[in-house]
Amino acid sequence: MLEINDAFNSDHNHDHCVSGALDNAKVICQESGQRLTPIRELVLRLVWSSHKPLGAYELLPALADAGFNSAPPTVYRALDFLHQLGLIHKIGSLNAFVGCSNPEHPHPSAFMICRECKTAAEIETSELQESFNRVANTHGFQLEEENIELLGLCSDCRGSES
Amino acid sequence: MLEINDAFNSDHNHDHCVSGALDNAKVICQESGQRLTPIRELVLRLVWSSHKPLGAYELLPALADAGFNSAPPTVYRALDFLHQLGLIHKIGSLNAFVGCSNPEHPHPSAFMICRECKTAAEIETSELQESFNRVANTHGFQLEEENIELLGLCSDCRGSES
DNA sequence: AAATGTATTGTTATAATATAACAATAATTG
DNA sequence: CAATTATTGTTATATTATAACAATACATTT
Ligand SMILES: [Zn+2]
Ligand SMILES: [Zn+2]
Ligand SMILES: [Zn+2]
Ligand SMILES: [Zn+2]
Repeated sequence: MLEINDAFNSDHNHDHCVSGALDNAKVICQESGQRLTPIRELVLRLVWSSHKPLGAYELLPALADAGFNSAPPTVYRALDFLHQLGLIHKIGSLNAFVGCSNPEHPHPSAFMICRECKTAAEIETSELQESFNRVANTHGFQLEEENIELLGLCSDCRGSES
Repeated sequence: MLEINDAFNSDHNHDHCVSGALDNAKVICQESGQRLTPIRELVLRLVWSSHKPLGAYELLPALADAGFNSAPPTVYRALDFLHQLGLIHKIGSLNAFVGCSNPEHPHPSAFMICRECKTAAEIETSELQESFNRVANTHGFQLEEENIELLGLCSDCRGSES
């Protein structure tokens, strides 16, 4: 199991994360015949402004700054759209959204999340799927979706504990 | 990885689940020097009234029926108390709480959850811990808590799909 | 038992998150 | 262009959760 982005490495070139995410989004929208409207693209950019999951209500002021006088339903619609295309993941324990690092290959939501700085690093869980499939099959459960959250303290925040 | 309760077997003796949960709670409160007050015990009973996670606001009317004229803070306090002792788990994607089937041995929250009937069956994930520890160690992440949710359709609900 | 301190619950108000319902506009299609 | 569909705007409200302070119950010490 591996981290699939550099979220915990504060030296990484984050512009590269953002431009990659936008490129991916355009391709995926194209392929699925969906439109990446200005609002949707902006919401995606905002979600990708860091590796810290953002709540819908944190996006609203940023949308306003960009000249969109949007209300909650508009933000939730954009988030739903991006979520359905697998461009973002929802972190249930935070009620917040974070960009997906590998949307070209649909996969479960799985993250390490720092309780201090809130940074969420996506992890790759293919090695766990066999176990999950086994327990599901054993009980006749049709597995459709997975949310995996590993919560704790990232390396940076461990250093600066009180 | 195994299911650690019979949530998906509607024929199981659920009174046994409830009485076991209450017995466990009394022992655990005793051992930790905490008080299982009437409200806390009732909230635990209500959470255990089925294997479907319940939200705080679903508990309020049931508390009222039992003669407690409680407001949200009281319910949340009782839920927090039970959660801290490991007697219940929170299902992040549902904003709801469900009884823990094995509180004597503290462990991560891990469930199969039916999107149709909402039944949540706790699963045992010790075989996954090595993978989780490995990814955490690799990135200097201090793992403290885990939320694992497998979402889909239970066997009963697969049968009665439209 | 009375006094004191702590834990628990009551109470009111409000914050934070999310959706319903319908209107207006923009984009696409025929 | 007209008709249709998709997207966004708008208002209102539902749902989930917590802050702040008062009152009460319980435990501990004297
Ligand atoms: Zn980045
Ligand atoms: Zn951190
Ligand atoms: Zn049961
Ligand atoms: Zn079901």
